Amino acid sequence: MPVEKVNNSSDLDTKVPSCLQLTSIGQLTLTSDPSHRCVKARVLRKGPVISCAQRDGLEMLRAEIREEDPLQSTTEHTSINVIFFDTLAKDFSQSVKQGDIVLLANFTISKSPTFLRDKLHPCQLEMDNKDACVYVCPSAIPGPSSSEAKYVYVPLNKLKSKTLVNVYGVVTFFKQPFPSKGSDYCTTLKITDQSDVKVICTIFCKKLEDHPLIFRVGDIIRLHRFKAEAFRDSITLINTFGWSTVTFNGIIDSPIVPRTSSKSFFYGEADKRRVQELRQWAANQSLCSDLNTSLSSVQPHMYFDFTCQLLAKAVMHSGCILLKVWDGTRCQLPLLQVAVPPDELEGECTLAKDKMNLTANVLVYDNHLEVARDLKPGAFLRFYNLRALLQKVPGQLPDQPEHLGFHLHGGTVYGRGLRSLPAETPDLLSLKSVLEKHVDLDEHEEVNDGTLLEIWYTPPESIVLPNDENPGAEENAGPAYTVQTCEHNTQRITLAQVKRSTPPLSCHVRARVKKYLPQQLYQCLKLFCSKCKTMKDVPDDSAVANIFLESARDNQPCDEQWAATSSANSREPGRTISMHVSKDMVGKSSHMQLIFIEGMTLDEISVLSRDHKNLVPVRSENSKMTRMDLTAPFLFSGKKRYYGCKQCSRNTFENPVFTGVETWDEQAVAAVLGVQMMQYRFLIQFELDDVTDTIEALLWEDAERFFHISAVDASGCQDLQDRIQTIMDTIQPPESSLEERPWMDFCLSVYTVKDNDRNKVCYQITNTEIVKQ
DNA sequence: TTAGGGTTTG
Repeated sequence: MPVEKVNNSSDLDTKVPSCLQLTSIGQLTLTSDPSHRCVKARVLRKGPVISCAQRDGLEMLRAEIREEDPLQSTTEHTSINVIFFDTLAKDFSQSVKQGDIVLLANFTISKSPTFLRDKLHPCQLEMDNKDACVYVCPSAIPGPSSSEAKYVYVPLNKLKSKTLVNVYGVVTFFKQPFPSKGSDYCTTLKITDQSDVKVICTIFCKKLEDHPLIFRVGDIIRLHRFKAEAFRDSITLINTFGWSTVTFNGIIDSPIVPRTSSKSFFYGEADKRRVQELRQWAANQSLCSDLNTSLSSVQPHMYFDFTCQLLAKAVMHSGCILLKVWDGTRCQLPLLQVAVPPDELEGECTLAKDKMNLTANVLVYDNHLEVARDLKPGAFLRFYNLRALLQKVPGQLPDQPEHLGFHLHGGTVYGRGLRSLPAETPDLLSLKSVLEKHVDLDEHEEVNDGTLLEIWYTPPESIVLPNDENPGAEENAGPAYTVQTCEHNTQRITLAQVKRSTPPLSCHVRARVKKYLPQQLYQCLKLFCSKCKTMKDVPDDSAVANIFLESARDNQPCDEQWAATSSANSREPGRTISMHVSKDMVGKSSHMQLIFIEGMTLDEISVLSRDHKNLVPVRSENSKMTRMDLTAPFLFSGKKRYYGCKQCSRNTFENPVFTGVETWDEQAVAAVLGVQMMQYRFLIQFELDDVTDTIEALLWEDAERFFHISAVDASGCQDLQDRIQTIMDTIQPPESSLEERPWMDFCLSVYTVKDNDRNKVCYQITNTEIVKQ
């Protein structure tokens, strides 16, 4: 049956069939017989309808509901997850919103696969049988009821000294309860309201649990029976006999759920209206800035509020407790690792999370030890005014990076402190969402139904996840300008994650090119000796021309027995040009010949090489033929010039043997001349950017595949060099901003090289090709 | 009675 709407909450009760018993969520167990039970609760969270591939596209929706009855608020597990299936999932999605009250009947009870993580309830409800039914009461605020006009609330600018008052306010500052010098714990807070007056309130109370449940600046608090007193030209408020406090989340449109430890308290529709009004007003006052600091955005020396889950704890010494916590985000800086013997650690082993830079180590001191001592692993925590500090690890070398640790120093200045947060509070919705993304990390996770797991990955409908590590997900979702050609079965990660990874590894990233070097692209063509691994720039023409000029000056032709020589005088006096051909090759076509050139300038040999495939420049030394200095090409072949490695080539050649070579190519020429040939390579350094970080990555070994152009071909072809320029102008259009440049998919190889006896992490673009346009 | 905010030992 579809979801049925009723007008108010009490109508829900009339919908309960007489055969069904309204049951408290806290009392539900796996062995409960659900057939005669129904539950009534408020919808705290509603996910989207998703299609489950493993169940033939069956549609499912997950919701979190919480029991409303305040009398039950002290029992455990008042919240529970509900899974709706098929048409009921769609109906629920359309008809029910967060904050509505629902009555659920004819559900089945199963084990919650996420209880270890969310601590909500050991069970979950499944609404998938045809009799399952939902009644909903929308959470619209009804009109005032005369019976509720019981309390009068005084605006904060109308407080008079020595009067007993009730007030509402938005919390602008607060301290966790601390021991006073008298007999009580003391809570101090400051509140404001639409009058814009700020008032300090003090609450003395022996029992910690009776102090107000304030979770963050921006919370709304109602104070009953407080005394207004003048102090230093201001009015302050202090609790008196019969006092009570109720607090509410200050987030607009979040469910209005009262927090209090009072056993009975009045709370009606007028209170809801007052909370709504204050939420709306506070939202325009910028009272709650900087509340969502996550581990991924923490910077050294910051003071910040931090919401997280406790993974493990250890007593370091009598004055210090270590709390190992996480919030599901990865820190940008290496996190401090604190060594604790396993038997002294209470809670789970955090090794996997440590490796991923997910675990923050918080050292708690002094007055905060009392709270820390009672915390249990799995608890959700909020630290207030926590300090982030860069610390050296014992034995660390001076130039190694420092690690980020966290200290909760003594005292309560700026509200410094910590508290545990109830698992069901809406304040934790976004944290839980982020933690659920890491379900694969939990070695102890019990998942009894793999198909159900899919739904736990779905984000909530209306929660914006802080610091989502998938930057620009919408903008960069389109086809990229490059494609990966490898077979790595790896998910794309961010550059920030790449930087935190441990080499060696291959990974996939999507990024834009922020900058590349060399900007003069002809300089990206390099000469590389595969034997000694030397790399050098291609010599420029003026340097080569000088070598030819020097060699040609006063040159006397050499005289070799194996060669047929012809000489001619140049137009310049004293310079003779000679050409030598092995006597074996005389008569063969010029393309088959190896011609040794002596006394020519670079310009002359360049012109001659247009018509001759293999021209070897030589010079004469004591009438013997010898090679030119290897700064110059040892071979001209068409428009290509080939260079030899000075270090790895033989000093010269004597009596070369030309027989047995059918076709003279650069390899054969190099072999006969004793030259270790240098290869042409491309080398470009890219600075990649993906919002999360930047990385300098080389394009080197796979550069020819990247451009679909051979380096040696490009060396002699202006068209190919122009094509590279065109590609680079597409990747990084001239005068473009970073945002205007195309996203590109890269396969990155992360590796280390020795640099002055230190390991340096390098990044190289591999297995990546420009998509052919 | 007590507190009445305003950054640090580790």
